[in-house]
Amino acid sequence: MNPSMAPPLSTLSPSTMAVSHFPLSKPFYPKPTSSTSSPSFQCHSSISEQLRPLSLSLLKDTPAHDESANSKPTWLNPTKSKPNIISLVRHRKTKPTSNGNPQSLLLNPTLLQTLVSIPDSDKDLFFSTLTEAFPSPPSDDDVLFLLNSLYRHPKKSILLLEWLKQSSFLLETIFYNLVLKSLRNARQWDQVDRIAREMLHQGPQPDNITFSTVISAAHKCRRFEKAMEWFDMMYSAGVLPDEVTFSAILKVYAILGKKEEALILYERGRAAGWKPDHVAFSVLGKLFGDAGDQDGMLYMRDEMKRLNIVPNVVVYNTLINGFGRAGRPNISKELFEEMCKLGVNPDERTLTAILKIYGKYKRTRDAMDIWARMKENRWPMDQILYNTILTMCADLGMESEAEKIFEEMKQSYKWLPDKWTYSVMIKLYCRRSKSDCAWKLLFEEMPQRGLRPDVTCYTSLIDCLGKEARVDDVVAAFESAMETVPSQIDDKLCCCLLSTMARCKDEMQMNAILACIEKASPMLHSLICMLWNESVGFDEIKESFRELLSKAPINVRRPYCNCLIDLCTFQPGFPSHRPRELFNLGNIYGLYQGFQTQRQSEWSVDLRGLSLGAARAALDDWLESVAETVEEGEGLPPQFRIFTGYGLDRFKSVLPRYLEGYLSETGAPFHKSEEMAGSFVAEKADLLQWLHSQGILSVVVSEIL
DNA sequence: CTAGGGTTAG
Repeated sequence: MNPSMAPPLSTLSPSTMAVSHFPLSKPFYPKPTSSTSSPSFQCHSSISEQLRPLSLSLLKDTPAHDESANSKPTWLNPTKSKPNIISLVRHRKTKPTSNGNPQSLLLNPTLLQTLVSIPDSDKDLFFSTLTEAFPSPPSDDDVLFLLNSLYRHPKKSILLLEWLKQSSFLLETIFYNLVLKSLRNARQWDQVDRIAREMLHQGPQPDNITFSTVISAAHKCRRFEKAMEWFDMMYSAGVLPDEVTFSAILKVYAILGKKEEALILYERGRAAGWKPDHVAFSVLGKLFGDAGDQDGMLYMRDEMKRLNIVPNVVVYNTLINGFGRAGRPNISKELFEEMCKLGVNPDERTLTAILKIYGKYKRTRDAMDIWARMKENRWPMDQILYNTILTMCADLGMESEAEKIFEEMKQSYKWLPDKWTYSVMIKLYCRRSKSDCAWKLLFEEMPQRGLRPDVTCYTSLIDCLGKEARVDDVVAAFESAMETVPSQIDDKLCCCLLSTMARCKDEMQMNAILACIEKASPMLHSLICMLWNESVGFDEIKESFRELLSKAPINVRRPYCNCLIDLCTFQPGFPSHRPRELFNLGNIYGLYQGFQTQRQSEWSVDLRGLSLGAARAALDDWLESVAETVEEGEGLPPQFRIFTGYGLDRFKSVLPRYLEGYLSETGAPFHKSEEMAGSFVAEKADLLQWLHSQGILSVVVSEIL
């Protein structure tokens, strides 16, 4: 944002200030704050007052009454003149004093039951019951007890408050705060807002507990703008936030991804002498972690070192997670070892985090090390950790270990396998082409245990069965999915159906899958019909394809395109130009970027990760572009290379084998590269001659060479 | 619950 567009100073508040001072695109990490370098503001009660000295130096028409403040030399006592943005002492909880009846009236034990049983709408009965129970005003303790007991009954909390108001009971802030808590629990934002405003206007005076409750209520009700509004209101109400309220608003910034705003507030608090605690650091750590911002997290670490704060387990957890997310497993590992060394015991979440990272980054050795230490140190375990270990085993291809743990869970009385567990095991089996094992878990064990599979279980199984070309079983699995999770059927599952369709052996199979697709996605079904129809042109296909893609999640778009190309490549009945049309569309929509490389010594195309049909289309496309270059009279390198990858397992070797066959079938002069496994090379002259023989290149080759 | 803020899974 342009500084010249900043709002007038009178409207500045902590949240708007942050936006106006720093461009959002620039990461901003303040220098370490020390008491000597902190800006010397005067002590004022509100943000706009704090900013007044600044406004005096920036604006010409200054109100006269401010001049005395400005003329005071600010360096007179720099240690005392800190900006008043945060209260350095936490709000103290005190017992109410006004209704100081030392002996609590003996509560009729059935009173509470009676109150709870009264319908919310029957205000009169609620009031008369209370009046009967308390002929003289209740004591503070009675009211505290009642309010705490009505925590889960928001409507009655309000009724009690109203009754207290009309009796002679002196309502202090604490009683309102308890009502707010009850309303927050029920996520009744409008009521929270109403009661808090009532406090502002009629009293009792809201305090830090009021504001932090209101801010966290706004957070819980996802009314983030209201959270910021109330934070700003604190200052105008003359209540200085303390560290708890500060963390609450920082959390709101974190959820909104407002990095700069959070940092500015943080830095201003630091300048005011605030020593952030573990909660503040975990909030900021999470903020930077979610943003994949390593520098932000490193800055937090430095700050803690500077302040001599040893992170606690929660802070370590957020950082370990964050660095894992930011693609820095080594830093996560360092942090994990550091906390162990410092005697900060890892908990379930720590272990979940680190094992997830080791699984994701294929760090088998590190994972096994943790696994051993878990047993040795009797580190704590929970359901999520159990399932994460299974996921990790799946990621690392440790099938038998996973099976062992799975059995262990079945024997356990504490951590029985749940639907997550089954979903991981099904995925693991499907990845290893063991569809029968997955089938048994999905259709036998899960129902036996009363577990409802979700759509991902079906998707894994359908994908696996499809790769094995077991069309009838795919149809059966799909029909079961339609019965049990019809509303969850998504693009990913459609993609698996599509890829099965590309493998069908005859028309009957094709029609069976097509019928499934029609039920799952009419839009996809109609696109397939258009692709079939010779008379449908490129623009129509493009529009229909665009519609399909724009509705699909990003990670399914490329698979969609791949599968459609495969379908048109390998099944009869589609016009022969369809695969290239779809490939071009994939390029137009940015699905296939960056697999062509041009160096002086060599041009190459990287087909790894493409489906068979898409790889063939990409190869044809590349060869044509080579021919075009020649026709445009531009220079070529001496050598050309195709990367196909090489796979030791059955799955990864499919593409290399297919392309090898395709190349020899067409007589293309590419041969297996000896110096670089997983690639094929051709000499320039051979390639050009072949291109000419295929009619791809019209220029006579001898003339170029 | 005993007035307020923080972290884990396809």
